Amino acid sequence: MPKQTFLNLPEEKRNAIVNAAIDEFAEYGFESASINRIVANSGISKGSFYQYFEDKRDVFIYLLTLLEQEKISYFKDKRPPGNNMDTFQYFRWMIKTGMEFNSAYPRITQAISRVLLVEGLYYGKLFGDYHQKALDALRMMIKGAMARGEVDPSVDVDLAVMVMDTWSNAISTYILNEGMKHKDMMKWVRSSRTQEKIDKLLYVMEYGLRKTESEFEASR
Amino acid sequence: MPKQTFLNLPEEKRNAIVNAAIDEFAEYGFESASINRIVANSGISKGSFYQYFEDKRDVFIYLLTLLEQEKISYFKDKRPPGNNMDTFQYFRWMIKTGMEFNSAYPRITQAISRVLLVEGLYYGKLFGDYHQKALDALRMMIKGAMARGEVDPSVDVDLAVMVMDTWSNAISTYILNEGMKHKDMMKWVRSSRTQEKIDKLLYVMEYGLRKTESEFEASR
DNA sequence: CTATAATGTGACCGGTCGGTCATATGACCA
DNA sequence: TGGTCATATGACCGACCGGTCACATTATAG
Repeated sequence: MPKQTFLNLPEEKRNAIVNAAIDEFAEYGFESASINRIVANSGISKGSFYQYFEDKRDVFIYLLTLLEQEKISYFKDKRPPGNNMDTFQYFRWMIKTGMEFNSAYPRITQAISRVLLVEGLYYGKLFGDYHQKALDALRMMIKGAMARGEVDPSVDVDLAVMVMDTWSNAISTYILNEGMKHKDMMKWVRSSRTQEKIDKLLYVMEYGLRKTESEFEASR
Repeated sequence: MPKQTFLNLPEEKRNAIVNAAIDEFAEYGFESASINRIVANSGISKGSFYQYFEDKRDVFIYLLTLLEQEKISYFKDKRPPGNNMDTFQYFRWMIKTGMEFNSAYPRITQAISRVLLVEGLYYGKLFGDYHQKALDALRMMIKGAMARGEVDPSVDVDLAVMVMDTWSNAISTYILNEGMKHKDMMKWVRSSRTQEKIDKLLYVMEYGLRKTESEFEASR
């Protein structure tokens, strides 16, 4: 967590530092991110940086908490479209709302997902617990779905967790990479073409790859 | 490609260098891999290294070609168990044989998949074309399957490529990480428990997550 | 044995890194 | 005004980086 000196800073200065850090991690990942560059791009001195944060990990974890807060408040004023959604419908809504969030905050999403999803595999000791939290939440969701009879109770829970985790990461990465090529990313994500693509991907997760598409067409 | 001086070296020395490089990339990825450590661990001087290779990328690409050769010769004396396999059966056989190969050469597999799959996303200009090759091969396979009527011809080919690519990477990573925990990795991969796990994962790819398992049991 | 070519070596280069610290600045209070 | 205390600064530290190069060593051939 940042030190009090950082929290005392005027908002403008804090934002400059945060933005420089986001850009740095998004561009270089965790290990290769340079505090020297962060300092240069945010217009503060190196000594100041170490008055604000303990070290590189500290500033990254601060970005994590920022993202978490933003995400919570973003999801707070959205509500699932239906009332009697089963788990797959709910998961689909969550993924899509998550995509909208990502395209609203693409840089910080990119920075953090790069470090957590990708480098987290290897820096397990630094950030492994954060990924584990997400997995636990998924596991609870699946167990709840089973209790409500939406998922076959004989399904291997660990397997389902891995599948859903893999899929949401793959879709996020895919959409984020594609979306970066467009000027108005939010508009692109909301476009019917993109939504259809996400639908297809989630459909494959739900029903599999074999002869999917004609059944997908038929199911609409 | 390595220079002639490297190819003239006695096999023992070449192996020492190759093994040190494999360990280095497996441990640190591409960017953080240190030539200083490679030369220290292989018992050659730094100057010699630059007589053998152009730079870091050069030695990594040499490892790539080594892996490719090993893989080709490994697959050469294996044959698919059946003659009338459809594409999904064939894909399943390929994945499983690939897993066996990975567990026979876990270090080099780990080193290269880490750099290509993970860092390749961001070092696109350095290694992007290698990943693209694999995608193209997959695309050809799927088109062939369509031509033979095994896959619904209305399937979105790009989608199928992405799904199969994502899956084989996810399964490889999963099996490699799990397998590293066991003494005899090859034995572990060949065990019926592990094989069943791989089957389940591939079954989900083929038929989807919804109420899979009881149908999976029924399908055996 | 000598001349020449090939190979091996590690000190050294300019640069970057994360992190420290003596000093300067400036706001606030007595 | 003078004193105090939080904050700001960037020169500096030791370590490591990828890469170079003048020189030493060894192998080959005449």
